[in-house]
Amino acid sequence: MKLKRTHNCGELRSENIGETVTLNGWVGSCRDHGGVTFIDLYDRWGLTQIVFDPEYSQETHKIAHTLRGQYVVAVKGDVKPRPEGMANPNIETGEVDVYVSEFELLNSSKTPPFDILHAGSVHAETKLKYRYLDLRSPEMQQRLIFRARATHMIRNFFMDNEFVEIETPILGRATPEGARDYLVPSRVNQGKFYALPQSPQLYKQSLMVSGFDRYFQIARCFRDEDLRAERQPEFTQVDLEMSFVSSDDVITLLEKLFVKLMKEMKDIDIKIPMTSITYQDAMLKYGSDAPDLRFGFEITDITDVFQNTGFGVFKNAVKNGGCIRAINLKGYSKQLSRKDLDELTPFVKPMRGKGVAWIRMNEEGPQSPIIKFFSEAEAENLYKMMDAEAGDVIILLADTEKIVSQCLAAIRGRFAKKFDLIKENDFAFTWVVDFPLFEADDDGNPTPTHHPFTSPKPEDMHLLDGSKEDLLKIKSDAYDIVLNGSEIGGGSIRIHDHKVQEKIFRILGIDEEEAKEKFGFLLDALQYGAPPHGGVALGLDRVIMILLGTDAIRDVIAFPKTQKATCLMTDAPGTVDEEQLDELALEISLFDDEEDKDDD
RNA sequence: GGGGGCGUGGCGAAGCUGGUUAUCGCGCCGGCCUGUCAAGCCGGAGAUCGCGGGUUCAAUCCCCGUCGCUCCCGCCA
Repeated sequence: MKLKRTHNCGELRSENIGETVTLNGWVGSCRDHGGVTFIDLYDRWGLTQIVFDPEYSQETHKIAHTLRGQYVVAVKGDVKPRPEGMANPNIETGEVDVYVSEFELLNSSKTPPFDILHAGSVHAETKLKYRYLDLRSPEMQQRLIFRARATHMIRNFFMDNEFVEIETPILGRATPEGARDYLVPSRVNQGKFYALPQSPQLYKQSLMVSGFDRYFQIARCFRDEDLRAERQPEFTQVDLEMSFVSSDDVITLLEKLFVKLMKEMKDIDIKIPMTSITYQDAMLKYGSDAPDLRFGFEITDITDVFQNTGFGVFKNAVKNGGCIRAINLKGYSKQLSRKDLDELTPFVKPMRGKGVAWIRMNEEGPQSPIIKFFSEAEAENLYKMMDAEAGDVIILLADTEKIVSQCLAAIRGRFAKKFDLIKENDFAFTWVVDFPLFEADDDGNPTPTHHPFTSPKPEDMHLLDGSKEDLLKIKSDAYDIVLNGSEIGGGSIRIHDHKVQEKIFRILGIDEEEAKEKFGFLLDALQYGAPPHGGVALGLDRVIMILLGTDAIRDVIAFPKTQKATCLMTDAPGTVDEEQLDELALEISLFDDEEDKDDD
């Protein structure tokens, strides 16, 4: 190419008037008036209007109407002011035009499969197949540039705080706990498999034993689980670990990071220390361990009111060990139609909710399909507990605690959206603490709430030797950070005493042999002077997504997977040659139906 | 594994109680046009209605299956 740019497409201003400049970029829209022709030339920095004027240059003007969208061009010309009243205030370079005197076509382009500059409503399928074109849009470029800036800032923050960035292996070994692993067959060791890391957890703890106090990494992680709008099979963690710390130290550091991040990336001052809520309170008041604190509609437990009720639905819930909880949509009665309320029951169905009851507080008295089943005392107590006044609507659910929580959490969100309570650039951070160390699985056996290396709180340590009930009472020294109802990170103080670690494995039903096989190195390492340590992992993709206000994680990932975990651009995953399989000593067996599978 | 939504020229949509020449906007191609900025005006081309099967004299429309995209539940220490 002969015409190398002197400026990018986003930087010319009225100060440049009179200069001769060269621009390189892509052709956006062409506005051919027969005489003068205007073309939007753009690159990742912006857009400049270039003018092909026959009175200025006969030669280049002839070329103008051969140009098409997405052609790649170089132009040299004079920067001139727009005529009186013709400036475009919507673009940064709107004060000037570049009159083209020399022109070089760097490449032509087929007509793109969709309008790159207005791809908003194009099906995801098409955009993902031509991801390289979708990424040419200013919108996608700004997102990825934002992400790059944020990542850079985060990296600097840790370097400034004496952290050491260390890369850990992608080829690791499978672990029995947690998500499904992505496996990689070994050629050199036929029949054996590496696993891609679900997180660098074990490595970073090893690094603490090594004495790399203050480690961090921007780490790719892999989990072979089903996808969601905010979940991809590979994602990025900001992973860190510190020695000789308690949870407060980790929390304080993270708060500093977020103060800096929010200031530099969004110019928003957030308050620290951030609010903090116990797991138990979060579940009770918000129905979720990742509460959205941008709006109210807090949940109240009203089980006590209906201990001896005659109302069948509530009675059953109480009898079966469940609960009755409610939220007050304070003052929103007028904005709620009967339909809005009736739609709640089908709305909670996917969450196994069987029904949603409501009471509308009218001036002339409460109105509800269920109120006739309440005794006078029950109704009175309920209104008192819910602080119910005329103009309110009470939403009630009775079921198991888990179902009630999940449904009411979803209902909170639904009404917050409906009543437009979620403001743009409102960022509500909170820590969630005092998680139980174990949860009961379907068979009632303890399973780790976070991961098996999480330390119990010191004061609960003695309960490790207790009954199953005692075990479920143990609180962990763990903390999750939640932003706008999404868990964006979590961490804990780890176990640094190998005896405690072995005890935990036993409780989880991992015997000595298995523990030795899977985590032997960690148990060993803990016996060679492991310092007390703890850390956090942040979901970088989610943080970026929330800061940008996008509603899908793939909007902040350059080459994301579809919901079926495929890449429409590269067509991954693909088949491999017989030869490759032979080298790995692998054989594919796909079953046509269940019967064959069972026979195997 | 389960439930919901979507699939119609290159893109976005309409049509679907079964019968039309499958409609509209954008884009594309051609023409006109000297101040537009997602320019305007005129003309034109472009569709096996995701795929397979069934019902019917007749299917874009109804039924069954299947594929893809998407949202949710399960799952995600």
